[in-house]
Amino acid sequence: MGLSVSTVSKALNDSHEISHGTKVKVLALSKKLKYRPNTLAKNLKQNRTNTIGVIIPDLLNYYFVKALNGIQESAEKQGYSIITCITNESLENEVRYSEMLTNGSVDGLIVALSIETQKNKHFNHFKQLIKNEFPLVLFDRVSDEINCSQIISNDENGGAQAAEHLYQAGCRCPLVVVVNSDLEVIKRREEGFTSAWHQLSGGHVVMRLEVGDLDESEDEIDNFLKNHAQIDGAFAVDERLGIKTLKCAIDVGRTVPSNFKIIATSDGELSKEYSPSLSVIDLRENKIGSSAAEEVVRQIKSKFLKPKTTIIAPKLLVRSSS
Amino acid sequence: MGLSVSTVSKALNDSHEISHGTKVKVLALSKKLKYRPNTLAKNLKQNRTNTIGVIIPDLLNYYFVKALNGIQESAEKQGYSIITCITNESLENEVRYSEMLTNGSVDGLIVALSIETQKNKHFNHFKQLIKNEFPLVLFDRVSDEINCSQIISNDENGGAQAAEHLYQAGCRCPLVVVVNSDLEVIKRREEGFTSAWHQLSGGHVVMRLEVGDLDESEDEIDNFLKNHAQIDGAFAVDERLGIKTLKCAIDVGRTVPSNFKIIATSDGELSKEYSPSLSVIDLRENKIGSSAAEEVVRQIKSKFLKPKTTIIAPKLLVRSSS
DNA sequence: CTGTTAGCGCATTCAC
DNA sequence: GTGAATGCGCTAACAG
Repeated sequence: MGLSVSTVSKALNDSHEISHGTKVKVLALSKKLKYRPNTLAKNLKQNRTNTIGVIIPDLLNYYFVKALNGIQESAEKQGYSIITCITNESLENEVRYSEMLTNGSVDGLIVALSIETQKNKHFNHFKQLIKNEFPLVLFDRVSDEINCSQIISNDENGGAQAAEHLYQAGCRCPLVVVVNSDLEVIKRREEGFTSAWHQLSGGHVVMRLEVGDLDESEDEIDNFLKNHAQIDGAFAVDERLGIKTLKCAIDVGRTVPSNFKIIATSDGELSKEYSPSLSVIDLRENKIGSSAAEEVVRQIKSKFLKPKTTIIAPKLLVRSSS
Repeated sequence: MGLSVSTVSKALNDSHEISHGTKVKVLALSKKLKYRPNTLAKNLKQNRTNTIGVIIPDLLNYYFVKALNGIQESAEKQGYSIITCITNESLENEVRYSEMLTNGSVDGLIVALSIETQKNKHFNHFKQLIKNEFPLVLFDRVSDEINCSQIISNDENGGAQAAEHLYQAGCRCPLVVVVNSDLEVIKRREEGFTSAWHQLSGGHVVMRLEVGDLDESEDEIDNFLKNHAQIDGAFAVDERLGIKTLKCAIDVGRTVPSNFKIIATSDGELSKEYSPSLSVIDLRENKIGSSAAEEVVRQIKSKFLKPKTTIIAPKLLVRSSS
């Protein structure tokens, strides 16, 4: 129809410098020809992609899936897509993915560190990004050594809420059941519980059981409960571990909740559907995810924001196990 | 160091027409300068992205997460990243995302249709892709009307396996518990169960209960079981529904598994961790996902492949509920 | 209001 | 073995 590419481009983008008539014609023709602007070229030219990269350790972990869901919802609301990579808790994958994504594919990055990364304290790949002022937000699995915005839940407070709840429910000799104690979040939950308990009980030390493999933990828990008849409650640092503990408690003859009260960290289908249903500290992962997405978009839109840490307060959900 | 861009480009890509010495020098310098090739420009030039788009209805559905995990693992193995979009069961989102992704962002698309799409039978967005020979693979939520490769589980066979198992375990009057019967997969599971049962029992018709909202279903199931004392087993078309049914059966005084045997479709944490653990038909979602990823890569690598349907056989997992 | 042109960052002919 | 030039598809500065 004899119009230059730039006119067409402007018309398609509804530029003010194009006459209404032309716009209508161009739009009509583009419909008919099913014109599809190439996103890649557009992104390359504009130096932005409207995409957020998300790097998480594990998709089969309900915690991360809920956070991912929150990220996705919030990102979509703000006009961003997400591209997701799974590290399988491997540092090498984490490095590879973060380099891959930040080479132009995404405008910002949301990350939960892998176990290996947290163990080895190997953060160069992220420090480099920060030096280049690339928008980066960490959530849940974070580190003080990385100077960027972080979204975390108040795990200590969650542990403390659990302690307070158990105490008020009449529990006097609780067991803390732990797995993956390498993780900062786990340490904080445990620390929150034990120090709150110490205070509540006037100096009582709480018992502690750390299991190795979650899947193989039932015997360990069974035995521990059998050998320590005085235990009348439990705080598990993880939902599945909480279910295991609940199951074991019933197996070895404890009566839940009257003589044995139990609560775990993190809410999920298991806790809700189990019978008896399990009381939990809800970490509000969806909120954590959406906050992370909001923060990374803020950083994308205006550079040179100084890092801030957002703390999401956990919520006590009392069910039938306490 | 006085080399042209093209020489550098070739050296970085390990081209045979560059001398070893030059390659070494270029590589060394690129390390030092922390050179990062821009993925966007590369993709634009090469007209491929090494990325697969995945469109699924819901992230909080464990089924899709397991499939997504399979897709991700297989894609990674084959050198592809994935970009994930969630439709929330909305046709409009599905259309929007599939257009967005196929405008150059991805080399191929893996999709599970939304409920709305399947209800309205609105498939133009995908038919268009096929016309353009864009690599497209559907899984689980598929449609015969879309002429592309599909990966499905043998849901009829799963239902039949469930029927056979219940029958052999001594169940004689089973209840089929259904939700979301709009979905093809649900229909097939139910059909597989009922026709197999018909055959096994010499013409017996099975009872059926369809619940509306899964979360509000417990009262319905309770009442139904109370009013039909002859029911001595159940097949639930969904895992959570299976757990609900199991819970209700115990609530209303049935003894599981001796006097009431129950099995559900799809395996997950709930079934495994519940007490008593729930027998299930494992749909092998991970395998479905990895097959989808393999198929879409096959199509990306050699165009003009004719569509093929891959059927993944489900596996009976007998646990303590039957 | 419309058209011309340059360039985003890279890979790839084709000369040399 | 190396380099100059072209273009992937698009937007935007500038000219008309």
